[in-house]
Order: sequence, then structure tokens, then C-alpha cells
Amino acid sequence: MKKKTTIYDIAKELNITVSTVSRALSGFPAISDTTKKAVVEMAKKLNYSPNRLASALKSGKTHIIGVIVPSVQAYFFASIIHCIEDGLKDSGYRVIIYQSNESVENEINGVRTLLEAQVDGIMASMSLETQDVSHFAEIIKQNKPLILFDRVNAELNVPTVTLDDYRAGYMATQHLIDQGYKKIALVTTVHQIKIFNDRLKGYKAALADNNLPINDDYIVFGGLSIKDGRFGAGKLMRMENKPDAILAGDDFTALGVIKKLKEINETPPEVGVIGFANESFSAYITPNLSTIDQHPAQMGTECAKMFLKMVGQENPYQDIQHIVLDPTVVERQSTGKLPS
Amino acid sequence: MKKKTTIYDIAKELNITVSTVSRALSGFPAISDTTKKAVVEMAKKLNYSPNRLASALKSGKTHIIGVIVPSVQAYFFASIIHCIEDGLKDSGYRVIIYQSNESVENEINGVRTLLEAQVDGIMASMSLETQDVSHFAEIIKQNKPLILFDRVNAELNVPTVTLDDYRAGYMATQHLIDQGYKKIALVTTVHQIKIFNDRLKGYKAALADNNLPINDDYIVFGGLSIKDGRFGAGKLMRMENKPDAILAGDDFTALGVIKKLKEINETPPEVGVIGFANESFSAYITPNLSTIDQHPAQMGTECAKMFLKMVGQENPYQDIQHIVLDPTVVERQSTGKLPS
DNA sequence: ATGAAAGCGCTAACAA
DNA sequence: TTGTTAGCGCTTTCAT
Repeated sequence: MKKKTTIYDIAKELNITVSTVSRALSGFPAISDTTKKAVVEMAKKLNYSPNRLASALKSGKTHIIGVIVPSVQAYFFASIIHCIEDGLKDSGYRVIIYQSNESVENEINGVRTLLEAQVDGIMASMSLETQDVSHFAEIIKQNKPLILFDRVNAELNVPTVTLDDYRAGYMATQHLIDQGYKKIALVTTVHQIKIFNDRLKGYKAALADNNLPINDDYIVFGGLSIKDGRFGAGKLMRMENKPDAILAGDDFTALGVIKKLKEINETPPEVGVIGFANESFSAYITPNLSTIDQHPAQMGTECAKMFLKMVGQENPYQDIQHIVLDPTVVERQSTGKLPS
Repeated sequence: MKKKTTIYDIAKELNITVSTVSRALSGFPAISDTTKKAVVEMAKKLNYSPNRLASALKSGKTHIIGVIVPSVQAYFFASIIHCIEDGLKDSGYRVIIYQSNESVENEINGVRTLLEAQVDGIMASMSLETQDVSHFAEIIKQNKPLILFDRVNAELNVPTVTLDDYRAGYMATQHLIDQGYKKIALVTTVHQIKIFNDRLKGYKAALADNNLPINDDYIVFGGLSIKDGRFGAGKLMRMENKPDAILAGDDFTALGVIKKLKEINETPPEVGVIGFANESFSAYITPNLSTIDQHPAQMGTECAKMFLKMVGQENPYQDIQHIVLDPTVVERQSTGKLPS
């Protein structure tokens, strides 16, 4: 393997010094056009490719930002990442993705790995398991931008981009009520994550505002997955006073609920079902799934904008903003109750 | 922002030299247990975090490998990545993901970015647009491992992990024939990608082997997406002598086909539909979609293994292997033709 | 407009 | 077992 070309090779070839080459290559103003042109040409001729590692080591800036998400397999997170990349690419920032797979341990590892890789900032959405957030504190201590999105934590005093989850829970419940459902159950996660708590509050508030009783037996705490959805629906529908609609913690859970309901011949919209996230499949299943759109694209864009703002100031945390997006109800067949 | 702790700080504190610290931290054998323990303790006390950049610059190894995929939103690619990560993590390699979004330009950018970031190797699945592959040649020139998977290119003399796509095309077609369909159409991509050509050959071979005519009008060349599926199905079903089954280029396309067929009251399995990739939604749509499983998990695992083997040898390309996996038919409702 | 030189944090060959 | 020292490839301050 022949040695890679460095700025030294270019300098030697042109009988100038590395500093000149460095400046010519990085668009430094005080450089003659002749020199600049010669350098650029020689660089191309020698097939020069800069070593970002070296420049990062010296400058302390890698122009790489790390994004930690539970999983990239969810369309929701994939979309956010896509928009973060998009919003950042013009500024020369690259994104590297780290998946926590809903495990705190992986998440801690992720923060460490990214920090050791000297990323210029981190954006994260927490795993379901995460309670203690001290691993994130290290990022702040290093004075690097940390932005939390969707699954955030109030303890950490950092900028956030979230959905108004209280409203989301409220709207989903209200939608079911508007459609004529009266006995509305909730299948959600046991984990103490703010957004799920907020949704729960929204759910309860909507019931209360409509003078409907809050039945604790109607609230199933479990996981969020197709399997959990099946389980939750099964449990609910075996009750004596069974619900006539189910609000599921996310679309995967809602999918499990629907599958179960179909099996026991309570096919939606007979029993109403609504999910969260507007996952890509939700429009295609039968009956297709009503859901709450959480606007991942907008969320990603806002994260990117916020990051750019933070790196622009000497103290990234001098002005901590919290952006809250409005949820939207996506009305489909699964909540289209017919008048009885 | 207070300065970060370096090995110099640890050395000074302990009155030893940086080399000792470096050795103690990296598990060098010839070091006394006392020193090692003291160093590790002091490192923890000073909240030391290594700067991988510096060590990478010096050693020439970043222990990061880059993966280029068309898009992470497809479950197929997300699964591959997941298994690559899994297969590599015990060896201390980290994965960074670059999405080409099916554009050559992005792909070229991706190779450059990853190379400049000094990754230790690259795994890639090519974009639909890619014809010229010279950007990949640079990786080989640098003598870094390059592994191509799924969407590969024969020009590049590198290890590959692929599905037997000829067989996949053949099996899908044979399955439709076995189910009683006789007039089988194909909706595929215009792009000259090997795997799609192979499938086309398999499709034709299966028809020929069953003494069924090959009707060129039954082969629609377009894109691969829900929209393209709708379009292809529409075009096919408007024909005078319309097909009784459609083989779609991937599951997204198949989904579009199904939607169109339902609209025009030719709901599968009346007209048979089969896709490729076993995307996550295919089991949940109605009718649920028969498809070809391409074993992404195995593909990812093989990529990881191959990489580890390649980095272990002084010349990574001394023994170029091509791993070919066997496709599996996943039989579901969309091809469940009833005897007429 | 260009050059000289120090140094980012770490590793590793050579010495002791 | 530990220390000395020379870089890895680049940026940047201070001269010129």
C-alpha cells in the first residue's frame, strides 16, 4: 500500500510550505490566486484526500454529530434522522447514528463512544429503560450541544424538541369520543417516560371533560410491541365490562390490538382503535389504522436548526429553548364507528 | 469549559510518564499491577476519557467501519445493519451509517466522507442509479476492506454477500405457477442492477421450464415504490389479455400493486401478487403478502464475519469470497389462489 | 502573501 | 518495568 498523499507532498512538489498549502485548501482569504490554483491542481493530480482526523485533532472540531435513537427500524425515528441530516448537510456536518435498542446500557455506551469519537454535539431520544440520566450530563459538562427530542427528560436542563403529548393523548381520546365510543381503554408502557405519562394525563383529562368515568382497569401497563398489543387487547376484551375502544401506546401496539380483535371477531371499527406515530404500515393494514401524527420531519428539522444555533454561540446553553409541536389526528377506518 | 483530562494529567499526578500511562490503559502486558491499578484509579478520579482521534491518527486505525445503504427506512437494510453491528461489536468495531437515498452523487459523497473520516473498511449496497463504480475503486486502492452486499457489481473484484437472485426470481415465479396462475407479469426497475437482471432471468427461465410463453408486454420497467406498483398494475390490468398474477420488484411495489388491484376489484388472490424482501408490513396488510425472504440477518452476519477475516490478513484481497444465500418463499394470502 | 514552528493527544521504537 | 522521544497530518500564531 503506497503512502497516502499529505499536504507535505503537495508543498514539496510546489516548493512552498505546508502552511500555504493548508491555507490554500481551506479557503483562507490572504492567499494569491495563483498559489491557490496551483495547490488545488496539484492536490487533484496527486489524488490528495484530507485526513479529517488530523484536522479534527488540531482544531477540536470533527463536524460530526451523533444521534442516539432507540431503533432506526421505526419509521418515526428514521424520518427524524433523515431530516436532521438534511438540515445539517449544507453546514458541512455529518451525522452518525447510534442505536440504543431500548437499553440503558447501550445508551450509556453510545454516549461514551460518541464522546470519545469527539463528536461536536449529540442529539438523543431516550430508551424506555432510561431513568438515571447522568450519562447525558457528561455531554453538558464538556459544553457540547445536547438536544433531546421526543423522549426527553425534565431533569436535564437542555433544549428539547417534542410533541405536545398531553394534547396528543387528549386529542386521540377526544377523537374516539367524537366517533361515539364511550368505554375507552389505554394500552401503554410501564416505563416512567414523560411522554407516556403526559399522554396518560391527556387521556384522563379528555375522559373527565366529557363526563366519562376513569376506569383504572381500562389502563393496561405493559410493553410497546405487536405482542404487547395482542396481550393488552386480550386482557381488556376478557373483562366483564369490556371497553368499546382502545388507545394504543404506539402503532405497533395498535397493530397487535387489531390482530387480536380480528381474531375474536370484534374487528375495528366495531371496537375502535387508535395508535401513535403514523408508522408507514398504518395506512396499509386492514382496517387501516387511525393514529396521531407526531410530525417526525418537522422534529428533525427543528433539531438541526437548534443545533446550528447552539454551535454558533460561545456558550451553547445560554438560551435554552423548548420547541413543542402540535399533534395531528389521522382519521382512518379503525375509528370509523358506525351509528348503532 | 475546563480542559479535558489527558494522559499527561494522569502521568503528572502520578509522577510517571505518559508512555506508562498509555501502556497501563491499553492492557500492555509488561506493566506492574501496582502501576496499572494506580493509573486506572487516577483515570477514573480525573474523569479521563480517551481521545480516539489522537490514537487513531497515530495508529492509523479508527476501529470504525462505514456502511453505505440506499435507505435505512427499509426494514431489509435496517436488519442487515443491525446484524453487522452485532457481529462486529465484540471486536470493538463501531459502525457508522451513510444513506445514499438511491442517488449516485450521495453515494460518491459517502465514500469520500467515510474515507476522509479514516474508516477501517466499508460495506456497501449500491444505489439504483449507480452504473460507474470508480468511486468504490478508491477504497480498494487504499487497500481497505470493501464488502458489497445485496446490490453488488461484477466489475469490482471484491468479496460479496448476496442472495441467489436468479433462484429468487425463479422460485417466486414457480410458486405462482404452482398456485395455478398461468399469465404472470413482472413489475421491476429500469435500472441495470445485477440482482434485478438475475431475477428477470429467473422469471423467464421458470416460465420456459413450465412451457409458459414469455410475453414481453407483461414486463413493466419502472421504479420501485408504492406509486410505481400502482402504476404498473394499472397498466397491466388495462391490457386486453391481462395477467392473472403479478411478480413485483419489491414489497413496496407489491403493496402498490395490491392497492390498485383492490380498487379495481381484482383483489388478490384472485390476481396473485408476490413481492421481494419480506418487509415488516407485508405480514400485516390485507390480503397479507406472499414474498421472498432475502435473509437480511444472515447477510449482515456474513458481512461482519467476512470483514473480520479481511482485516486479519495483511492483504485483505488475497482471498476473495462470494457468499450466496438461498432465498425462501414466504407463502401468504396474496398468492393463495382458489381452484376455479 | 508566505514561511517557521509549535502542538493537538496519543503510540511505539528504542533505551535504560 | 519504565522513561525518552519522535512523529501521525493538520492548523495556527507569530514572523517576515
